[in-house]
Order: sequence, then structure tokens, then C-alpha cells
Amino acid sequence: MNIKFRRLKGTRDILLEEVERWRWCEDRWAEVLARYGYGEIRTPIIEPTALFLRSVGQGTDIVDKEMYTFESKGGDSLTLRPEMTASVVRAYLENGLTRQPGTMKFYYMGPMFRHDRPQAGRYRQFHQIGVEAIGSPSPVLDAEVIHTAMALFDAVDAQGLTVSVNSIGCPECRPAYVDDLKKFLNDNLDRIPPPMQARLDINPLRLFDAKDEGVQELLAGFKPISSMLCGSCKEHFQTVRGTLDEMEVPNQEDPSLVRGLDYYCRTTFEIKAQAGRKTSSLAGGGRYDYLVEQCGGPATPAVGFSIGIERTLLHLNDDPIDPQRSRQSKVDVYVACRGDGAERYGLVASDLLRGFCRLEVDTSGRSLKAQAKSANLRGAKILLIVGQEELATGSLQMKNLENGEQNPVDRGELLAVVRKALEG
RNA sequence: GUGGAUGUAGCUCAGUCGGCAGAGCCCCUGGUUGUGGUCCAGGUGGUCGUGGGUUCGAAUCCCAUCAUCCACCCCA
Repeated sequence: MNIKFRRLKGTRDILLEEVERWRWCEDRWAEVLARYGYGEIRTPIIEPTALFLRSVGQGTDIVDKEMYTFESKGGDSLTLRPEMTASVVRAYLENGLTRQPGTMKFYYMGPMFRHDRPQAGRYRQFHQIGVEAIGSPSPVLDAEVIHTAMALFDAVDAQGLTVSVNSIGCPECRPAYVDDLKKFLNDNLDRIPPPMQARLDINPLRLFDAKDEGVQELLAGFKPISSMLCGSCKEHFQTVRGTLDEMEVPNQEDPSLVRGLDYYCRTTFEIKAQAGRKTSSLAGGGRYDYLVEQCGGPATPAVGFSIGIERTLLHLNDDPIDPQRSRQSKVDVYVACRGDGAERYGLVASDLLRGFCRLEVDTSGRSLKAQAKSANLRGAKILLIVGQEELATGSLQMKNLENGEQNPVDRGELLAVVRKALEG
């Protein structure tokens, strides 16, 4: 068919049966998050571009090449959010929550936008569920946050995941390490592919992200950041890992885990899935103790993560959705109508059934046979038939589609009779 | 931005050596004058992604282009 409009590259339609899967997950996640003390936050999908420039950071791929940025009619630069942490921090400050006692714990679910090249598990509009816990510097909170992420995966039966953790230090200890790293890399420039050399000056830590074998090998020969952490960062990291161990969250240190966003400090972590011989990152997060201050608020430590919903669903590996069978919504009662006035009579007479069941009144004008077929396809337990005879006698034919029994029902008794039939 | 694969009916896909555009599923109608899930018969549905080229003749060969998927980069 010559369709006039197609969906944008990297976007998807989710319908019916697949939406049910999403909601199944979302319901469980909301329940888990409430148990960890999180409340939901919803923020706008568009934000001032500067918010992401300052938080995510220039020099990151997200900001440099993946943002959906456009100009408003008033001439302001706006951006479709590529991630949520910046928005939550903005909202935290804008709503005057800095004076709230204790740690503010928010969770969110919603679409994010990054102008990437799409591929398996990667979309330009994708969805994340995540948390931000703002106001505590405690390493114990880092551990709880990681535990929360695992609880979310648990709640939807996601198996076979591994937790990687690292510490990237703080402004006290990181600069010295970065300097040494920069020197080391400059001495070995010939072993770094040119496209990655650009990264060297802006954020050399991100070379650790490279999958290039030569670079990996090179960096494997360099001292890990853990060897350069200051005393308090070292202690923080040890407490995070120790607490995870006590909570029986298997985790491994990954010195190459530096994450692609600027605002992280100390703890960074990632949760990965093995799919064949490939690993894909389902979730990532970490501590960001300086972001709130950077956004104009008081110095406030925080930690959070986000989970990729599409990737998680992909990993769940459920039975594939049958495209033929999943294009009709389910109902309990189906009303087939035939002849003049039947549709009107059928709708008015059966409408009260909607108080306790799912109902569909067929107004297609097809043959009774076709309507009955649809009733079956829609999973109806009861078929109500309205024709001229029923109109004349003030009744409906009620057919039980499970056992084939059929009887006339007086219109006045319809509610009671259908309710009983559905319950039995 | 780079590389690879694939584009044929609503869906999943065949289509040989260049020779009438196909199957299964879905849908519609009938068998059953008003009855589903099984069965039988019939039917609707096509810009063969698009544009050009070669040829008597192109879904098929060539070129270009677009789209989708996969991979790289990077990330969720």
C-alpha cells in the first residue's frame, strides 16, 4: 500500500498485546519503588538546551551529536531530553525541595530522545525507568540504589545480569590520575585510532569506553584509578562494595567503567546482560555529588540510575507476539446486531453491563456469522444477539460461547443473568 | 559518520535460465434465509521500495536512490 506517512526513523509503535507487557512491568516496578521509598516525578519532555549542556557536559557524545535541539518561536534553544537526571535536579531546585528533611527519592518512567543510528535495542525515542536519590553522601545509599535496580529486574524476572562497579574519584583525587593518564596516552598516541584521539584532551577517561582491542590492551597496562583514589573515596568505594556483598548482590569491580556523562563522581555502576557472546548494558548510574550545586543549588550529594526499558524487555525474551492474533482487544461480552434498529437497541440494552465487564457492540453491519466470528476472536465468553425478533419481544439471545448453550433473556433481567453467567 | 544484509498481497514468505504475479495465514461471501471456535467452496487484495538503464520482453541483469534491519562508533 502506498502509505503517505511513516514513522520517524528510530521510533516504534507499541500496540495492544505489547502495551500489556509494558504495563505489566510498569505496575510491578511502581510497587517495588514504593517499597524502597521512592515517589514518582514527571517532568516536561522539553527543557532549555543549556540544562543538558551544563549537566551532561560538552564533549560527551550525547551533547555533541545526539540531542534533538531546536529553536522555539521566541528564539530560545530547546532540547528533547536525552536523559532524566538533569531534569530531576532542575525540578528539585525549582520546586524548592532543598529544605526538605532527609533524602528526596524520586523515580520516573518515560521517553528519552537521542539522535543515534538505530539498531537492536537502541531507538531514537526510547524509554527509561530510573531513580534519583538526592541529599545523602552515604555509600550505604549507593548500595541501596544498586540493590533497588536489581530489585526492579527481579520484579520482571530478568535473569543472568551482572553488576559492574567502579569509583572514578572526586575533584580531590581524580585530576592527578587524569593527568597521568593523559601523559601515558600521549606517549602511546600511535596505538590510538585517530577518531578516538579527539577524546583525549576533552575527557581522557572516556578512552576506557573504547572497544578497540588495541586501546583496551594499552589501557590494561596502565594503573587503575583505584590505585589513585584519595582516602575518603577509597573508603567510600569499599563501603559500597562491602554493603553490596552483605546484601548478597554479586558485583565485580570494572576499572574501565567510567560512564559517558560528565556529572558522575565516586561510584559508577552498570548492569549488563549476556546475550549469546554479546553483552548489552541494561542500566547505568552512579553518584553525582556536584550536579545540584552546578545547577545553582546548595552543595547536595546525590545518586541514581536509569534502566533501558526496551532493552530490558528484549532481554526478557518472552514468547514472540503473534502479529495476527494480537490486533484485537479482548472483551467479555460481544453484542451482534442485525437489521433495522438492532444496533441502537443492542447498545442501549447492554450498556449497563459495562459496570462490571468488557463489552463490545458490533456496528459493522456484517453478517451474523461474521459478527459471531469476531466475538470468538475477541475472546468473548458471552455473545448477545439482537435481531428483529428480539426487538419485538423486548429480549436478547444470550449464547455461552464456551459451551454453546443459548437462551432468550428478557431485557430487564439481562444484567443479572449475564453477571451470573460470567461468574459461573 | 562507516560497513553488511534485506525490500514481492494486511502479515510471513516463494518466485528456477529474463517469458502471463504466486502460496500460506488474515479478511469477505456462500455452504447454514439469524449463530463462533472445526470443515468445504468461492472471492477481494499488487506502483514486485523508487527512478533510470540494458532487452523484443525485467520481480529477475546493471546503475542510482530511499527505507528497514544488523554491526561499528557510542550508549539505555
